[in-house]
Amino acid sequence: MAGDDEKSSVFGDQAGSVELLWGGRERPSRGPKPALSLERITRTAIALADAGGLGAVSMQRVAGELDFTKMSLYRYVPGKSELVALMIDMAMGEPPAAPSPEAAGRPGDGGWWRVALREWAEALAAVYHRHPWLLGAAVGPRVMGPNELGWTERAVAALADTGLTGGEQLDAVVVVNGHIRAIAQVSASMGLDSARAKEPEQVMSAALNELLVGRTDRFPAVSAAVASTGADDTSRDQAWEFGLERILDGLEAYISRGRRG
Amino acid sequence: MAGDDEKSSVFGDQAGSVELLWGGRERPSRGPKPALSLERITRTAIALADAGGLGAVSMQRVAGELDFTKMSLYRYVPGKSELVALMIDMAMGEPPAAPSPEAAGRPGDGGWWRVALREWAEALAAVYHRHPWLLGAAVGPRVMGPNELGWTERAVAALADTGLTGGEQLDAVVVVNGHIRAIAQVSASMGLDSARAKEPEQVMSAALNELLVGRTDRFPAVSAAVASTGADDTSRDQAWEFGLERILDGLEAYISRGRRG
DNA sequence: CGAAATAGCGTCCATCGGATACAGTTTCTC
DNA sequence: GAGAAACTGTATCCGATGGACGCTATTTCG
Repeated sequence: MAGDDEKSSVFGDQAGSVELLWGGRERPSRGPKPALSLERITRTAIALADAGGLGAVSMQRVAGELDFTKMSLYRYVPGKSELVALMIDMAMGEPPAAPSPEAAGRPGDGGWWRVALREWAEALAAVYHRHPWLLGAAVGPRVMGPNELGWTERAVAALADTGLTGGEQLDAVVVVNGHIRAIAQVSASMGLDSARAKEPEQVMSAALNELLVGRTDRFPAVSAAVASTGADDTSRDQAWEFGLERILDGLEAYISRGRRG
Repeated sequence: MAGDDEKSSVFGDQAGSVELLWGGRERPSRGPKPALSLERITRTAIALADAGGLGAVSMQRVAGELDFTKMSLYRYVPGKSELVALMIDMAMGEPPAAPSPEAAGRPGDGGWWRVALREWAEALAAVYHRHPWLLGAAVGPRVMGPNELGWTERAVAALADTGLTGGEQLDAVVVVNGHIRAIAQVSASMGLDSARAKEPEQVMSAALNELLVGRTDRFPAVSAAVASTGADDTSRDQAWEFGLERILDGLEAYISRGRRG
């Protein structure tokens, strides 16, 4: 029968990733000592990805960077997808510590959970800013690593005492996470263009403007919106702040009204 | 000087995509008539991607599907990235028509913009459901195609009369779009696993459960949340509905309070 | 002291995106 | 009409990629 592993699992193709990410494989006793380590390989791959994107990560280059041959890496990693999974989890790193319970802020700020979730979101955005390739690496069917699950744990923990259902807590984390990724997506589109690292807002407007010139009749609403932003000063991270505030407002309203409706 | 094209542009590497997506290149008069067409090539590539993901799209396979050689495609498309750009825009398709102004719903539903934005979101989610590879294709620096900009136009138009700033309108669209993509991301992780297409919520819980077994002490909040959802019935698209409602609530509150705060 | 298990390497392969050069076809100009 | 010019499709070639396989050297256990 198919899938006759030790125990049946929902992780069909990704058993290797699960083992690498979660199983601390003990060193076998016999045989030569390994000269490399998963950690060193992964760290090198991350450095390559940070410098040149995910496309710059190949087995050859990683091995070359370590002064080893390509095939030697396969003694440590079953394949490239598993290496990418390790890269993702290592690049995520440890989630930030939860803020102290006294950091509840002024009444009307929404309580401790809102402060905690905002700090969490900012830290996660910083991770995406440090490793833009994470956006492209984390698509498709994946298995969560310990660090990634640790991030989720922190966010869910922030919402544990809000009265939200367990499912609602998870759903809320998905929303906030989605916003972080969406903004990081837009921001990442800019940095690679050139050295003139303008604000994301401005570059997006510039790109839109160039497309819209002579086509304002076809896209009147976007044209009007872009034209109006061109005038006043668009403060940094405006989209980030606006979206996060709207999401947190929506959550706060739902929480404070006792989850009805 | 660098970038000495006809006119300076913010689209450095993607001039080819811009021309293909936006410029209707007229057929040259001399020479044999092309046997293929951009439209046919793109449609074939989309079919391959729908069937086997973005990885199943190679020049060879697209050409083979059309009974042509690989290199003949390069008479129509400068490179693969441009083909992917065309695929994205064609797969997006035309945005849905805006709902009639009478569809404002009952007072308290938030007005016409909320209905329009919800319909827009549902249509966009359907697109991602039809073409899951869009999630992976639309990462990194990209140039918007006409259809994609058309979708944005519709969403911004829905918010045009809300009193929101132009920038706020664009930011709001980013938030909703981010949520759609986040949910599609989770949903896409499921379908490929096997034929047993459970609800996304359940599969996510199953995957989490398998990781959490024996580790509930390390991830107490997630464990508790998952355990509580395992009991009661998780209705379909719960995460989708929850997140969208929270976002729209947040927008509505901001709009109805006159954009203060 | 073998025997077993492991680590790194060399070789080979299919496939990928793409450059280049070339033969056949259509149309414009003289 | 007769080039010449422009264009289409193709054949060949290249470097790079992920990965399979087998070999040799090393370490440890019986």
